[in-house]
Amino acid sequence: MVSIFVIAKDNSNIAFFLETELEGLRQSIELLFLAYRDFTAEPDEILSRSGFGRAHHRVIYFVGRNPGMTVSQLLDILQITKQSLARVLRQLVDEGFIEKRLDEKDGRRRLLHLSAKGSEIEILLTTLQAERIRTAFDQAGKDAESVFKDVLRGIINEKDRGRVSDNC
Amino acid sequence: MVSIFVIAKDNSNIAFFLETELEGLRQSIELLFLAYRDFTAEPDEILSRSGFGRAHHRVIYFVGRNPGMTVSQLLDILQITKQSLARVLRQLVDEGFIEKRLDEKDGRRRLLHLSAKGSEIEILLTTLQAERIRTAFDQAGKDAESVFKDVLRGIINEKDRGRVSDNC
DNA sequence: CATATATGTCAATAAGGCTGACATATATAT
DNA sequence: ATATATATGTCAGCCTTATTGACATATATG
Repeated sequence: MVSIFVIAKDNSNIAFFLETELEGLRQSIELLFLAYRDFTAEPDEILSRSGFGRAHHRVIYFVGRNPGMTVSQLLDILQITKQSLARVLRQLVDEGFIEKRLDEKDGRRRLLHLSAKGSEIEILLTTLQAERIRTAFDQAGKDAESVFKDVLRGIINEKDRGRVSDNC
Repeated sequence: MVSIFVIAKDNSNIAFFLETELEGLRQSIELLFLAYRDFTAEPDEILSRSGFGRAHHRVIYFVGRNPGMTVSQLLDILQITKQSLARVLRQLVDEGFIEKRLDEKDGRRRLLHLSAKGSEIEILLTTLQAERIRTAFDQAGKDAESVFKDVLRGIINEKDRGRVSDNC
């Protein structure tokens, strides 16, 4: 990988090939940045009206997707510290978007659930994002969805690939 | 769009169809979050060693891609305030990663360029991300790259779609 | 000459991360 | 039983990156 740039200083064919390949990949990098920026902008804007931010969105989203998940599992997905999560989670619990229930099997655990209010906003935000993606799929043709998902899976660290099922 | 959830309360076929469609789209949302998280983690880690963050990365990246771009153009892409950019930019100029040159045609403008040092780190970071994406393309089959880019373009707000060329 | 544009800068504030330290309750292993 | 490990919570302080508002300067342009 690093060797690409050692040999790319001359004008050999292989250097040219590798340079243009990198150029194509740069476009993907850029598109990914822009797409993620616009993908998160709408929900961010809506949440900011309620005094929440993107961090709250992520918590609402993942709890909605995994009802009854534990705090540890959430930390594992978000890859932030528990102190960071605690602040966000406390606000969401205080404002009645998320409920913490005691796990009867293991009394140390708190199981996370969306309240009706939390579920409502989750659906609103998810629909906005889903709508944006669906439009893109429609424009991009037949196998766009499966190819897109496959590539994203490939970008994700191996460890977390199994987290999202592929039964669709 | 909103009507999906109005009718989804009953068990009609169409409601079921729409629910499963949303479910599939939720997977894409989740994959996009995880992919972006892992996609930025490596460069973030490297930059943090030099006391920089993701904001610096973005500036280095876009200046590298658009040598001679103006401050306004950069603000337009990043969609942050000029005060936010100013701090990051000042650090990068002070540490010799970016050069500001006076535009001879319009003396109000400062044209942004990477220094050799800036170019070096840009290549390092871009290569890491490119490598990750390339591997994903390889795994995902023949047309993965063009389909992936098409979908991302569809996700990006219309206004910014032209920003990334498609001559690849 | 007046106004618009491009850039820079000061100050105050907020969100959302971080580290380190410590507390409590419950499970599990010896 | 006791010791250790696990799951969670919380306090305090700090950093980065963003925000808004106000104002300054240089240069272009009508």
